[in-house]
Amino acid sequence: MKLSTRSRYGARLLVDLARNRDRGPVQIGEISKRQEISVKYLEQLIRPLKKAKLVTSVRGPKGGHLLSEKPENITLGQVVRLFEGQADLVECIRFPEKCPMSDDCQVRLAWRDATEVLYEKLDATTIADLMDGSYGEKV
Amino acid sequence: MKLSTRSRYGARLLVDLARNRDRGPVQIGEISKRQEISVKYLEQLIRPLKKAKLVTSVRGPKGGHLLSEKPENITLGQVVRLFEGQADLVECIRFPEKCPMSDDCQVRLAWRDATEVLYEKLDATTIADLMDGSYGEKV
DNA sequence: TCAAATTCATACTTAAATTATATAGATTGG
DNA sequence: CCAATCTATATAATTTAAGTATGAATTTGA
Repeated sequence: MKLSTRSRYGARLLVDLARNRDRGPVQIGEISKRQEISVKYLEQLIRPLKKAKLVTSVRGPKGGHLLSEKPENITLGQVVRLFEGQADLVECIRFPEKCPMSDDCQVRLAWRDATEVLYEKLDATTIADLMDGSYGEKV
Repeated sequence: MKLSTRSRYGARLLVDLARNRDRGPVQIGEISKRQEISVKYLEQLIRPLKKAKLVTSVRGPKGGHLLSEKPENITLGQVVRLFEGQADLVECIRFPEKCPMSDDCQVRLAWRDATEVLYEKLDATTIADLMDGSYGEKV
């Protein structure tokens, strides 16, 4: 039940863009060095982020990538839904036809509720929460 | 980020045993028919459940399997921890050395907290909650 | 004592998904 | 124009999950 590395890297990518957002477009090469993720893999991750309008890119020399949203408005829930092929803990939640037992499977409902609780938490966590060193500190 | 079918089937297996717990040992063949899971796969799932002392088995004719705990005392959290090779959403929670960035990765802490919230929910859900048709009804 | 029912253990096969890399093309600032 | 940079697609490598096969061990009951 682990998160794909795409979600993990995607989140770090966004945090990196957030941290450097006042320095103009940020190049993949830079991010690659800071985050120790290959350039090629980052390029692959940027694409869905652009498609989801979370990132804007500038081509050519001095080009790079920028957050198109405020860090406060991007949540981990969005990132996970974007990168996980299957966002729910079990596919029978959205596609009951995938399991012949779905109709009266009580366990299915429990998985659904657990999934909900998980996303409530992820949706309550924004990139802004993660961009300085203060995450988790008592308020 | 989906649950393995082992966890899904394992949970259904336990619910099946719970439902039939007053009829003596329940055979895998029976469960297989009711749950539409192959006998061979069920045999494979029973083993960890026995090892975890959640199930007791009786060999020979008229043999079968029994819950060794009350359904109230078995939680989905236990099942998931048992069947998922990796119980946490990301492995860097328990094994920070798996990621060179773990040391000051804020995102890692967020994944940890989300994992916690998820298991709080799973640990609050017991097999007893799932064995009759009443799961999810308002109290 | 023995045959049948059943669980137990290990190994193997297959299939699918993930992760990562490679290659080539498009854009643009200076 | 050309070097820096992003874009797109394909493909290779790796890992993991899912399921099957085979045969051994145990125990009941005739």
